Amino acid sequence: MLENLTEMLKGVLEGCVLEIISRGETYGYEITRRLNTLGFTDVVEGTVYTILVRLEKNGLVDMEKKPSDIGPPRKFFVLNAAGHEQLRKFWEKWAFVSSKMNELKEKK
Amino acid sequence: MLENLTEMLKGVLEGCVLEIISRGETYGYEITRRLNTLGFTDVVEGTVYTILVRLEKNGLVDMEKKPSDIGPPRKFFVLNAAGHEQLRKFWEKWAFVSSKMNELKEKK
DNA sequence: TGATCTACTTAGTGTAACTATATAGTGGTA
DNA sequence: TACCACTATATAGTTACACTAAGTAGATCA
Repeated sequence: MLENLTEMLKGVLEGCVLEIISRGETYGYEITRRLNTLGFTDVVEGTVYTILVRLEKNGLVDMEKKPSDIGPPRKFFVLNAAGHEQLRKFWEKWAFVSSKMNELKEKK
Repeated sequence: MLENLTEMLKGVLEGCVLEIISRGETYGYEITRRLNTLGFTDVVEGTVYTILVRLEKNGLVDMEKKPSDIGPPRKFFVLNAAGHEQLRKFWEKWAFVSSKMNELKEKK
């Protein structure tokens, strides 16, 4: 349908992952499926895993490995305090950029 | 006020520049000032010039150099047909991403 | 045995905004 | 005259992030 969204997702996809994790503990494969369902159909596991590695390295999430009945063990993630703060800032930035973009668009 | 917006502006700032040029011929320095006025206060000339070079290289704008009374000559840009089509696609992408982001945000 | 779905890993690539610095015209002022 | 501020453009190098591509591995089923 739409062409490549890659550039427009920069700085946005990480925020989506933070938001999804904030709803309750989840893991990479499931996050990818949720993003696909949301409409970001081209996002693949590899992309999400690199984001998760970054989030963990930056101390925004806590991880716990748990076995699965239907496949390999899963790495479950939850947001910690720093992660919640980062998510709050993300939505603040989004609101700002979003409002400015719409202002630009409408002011014909 | 807000922290660094760099990543969130990727894929967005170029669209803003296209939109501003579409309103009538203008040049880099003025585009920068308009972006600053719009709220993107940290955007500097260098950033805009690299975008303009890219737009011209990609055949989306036409350029004409004109003298100025109050300083060095200016390079005025206008959108050509390809530029208008690119701008249309940009707003289409923006509408898509924007709607999905708000969907994610609201679905608490 | 092979295929499919689930699940994670990671080295390398491409792109776009940004940093920093340079050049240069015009006008004002000390 | 020298210096500054404002206007105006140019560009080499850096950083950050999404993406590509290829791999490993557990579970289920034909």
